[in-house]
Amino acid sequence: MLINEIAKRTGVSIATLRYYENLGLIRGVADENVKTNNYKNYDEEVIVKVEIIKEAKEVDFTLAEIRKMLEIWYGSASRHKGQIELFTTKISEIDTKIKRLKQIKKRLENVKIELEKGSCT
Amino acid sequence: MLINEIAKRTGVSIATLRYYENLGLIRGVADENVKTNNYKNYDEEVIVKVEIIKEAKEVDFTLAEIRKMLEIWYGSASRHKGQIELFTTKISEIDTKIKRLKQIKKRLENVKIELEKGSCT
DNA sequence: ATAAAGTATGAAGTATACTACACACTTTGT
DNA sequence: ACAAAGTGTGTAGTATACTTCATACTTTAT
Repeated sequence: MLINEIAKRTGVSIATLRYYENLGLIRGVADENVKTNNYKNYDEEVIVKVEIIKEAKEVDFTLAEIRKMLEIWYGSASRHKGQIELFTTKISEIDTKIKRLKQIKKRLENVKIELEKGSCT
Repeated sequence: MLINEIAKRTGVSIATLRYYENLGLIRGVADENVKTNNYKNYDEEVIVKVEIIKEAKEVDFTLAEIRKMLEIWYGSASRHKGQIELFTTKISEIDTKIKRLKQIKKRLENVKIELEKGSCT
């Protein structure tokens, strides 16, 4: 499929998709048989990748980090020890983040309660 | 205390503290009695604020959002309905974020397991 | 006394993640 | 046939959050 379909199905703008492609997060290939243009074709896998990117971004992985992860996910590359370490690190970072979020949530809930009390006077 | 003490006690650089001050997140005041200089004095509260900023940043509040929250926390300002809504919104955003983090964590754990399998061949 | 270290301010530079624009070419609809 | 819409490439601009630099004055240590 062409880039606009990826954009429509993922909700990510064409400009952003091209930006991701430049960074190496996704890749489309121009059909060798078609010589009239150099339009790139993206396959279903790209949709999945973009969804992963969206998810990972929401929890604040940088695009550089996401790129690394996707390379491991989809790479035919060899499995290195460093890759396992990357994932181990990321998993514990996520645990820390969840803890902090819960802390902040409590804080916010307390302030909210105070605000609600205040608005009843 | 002077800015360098805030920096030392919070681990946030002087440059960043000044940046926060420009954005209105913290504030120091020049002592009226001292006319030889315009050094600003920061009190204990600033330490707490900086710690809150650090915590909130870790869970990806923008400085603009953090500023709003600090204003409500420490503001003598009136309690508006909008403030309660801000906190309600933020709390549900945090819940969403926690859910996503758990999703991603599972994903990463699965990939890690696969990597570990691979490294045993 | 004087050099080193600290402080204030303003402006410019960096990194990340986009967004917008210009230009050229291709495909599609009527 | 031809205008509208889509595609590729490259460059520039925007926003956020800093960091660095330059300048000038103040305090502190020796």
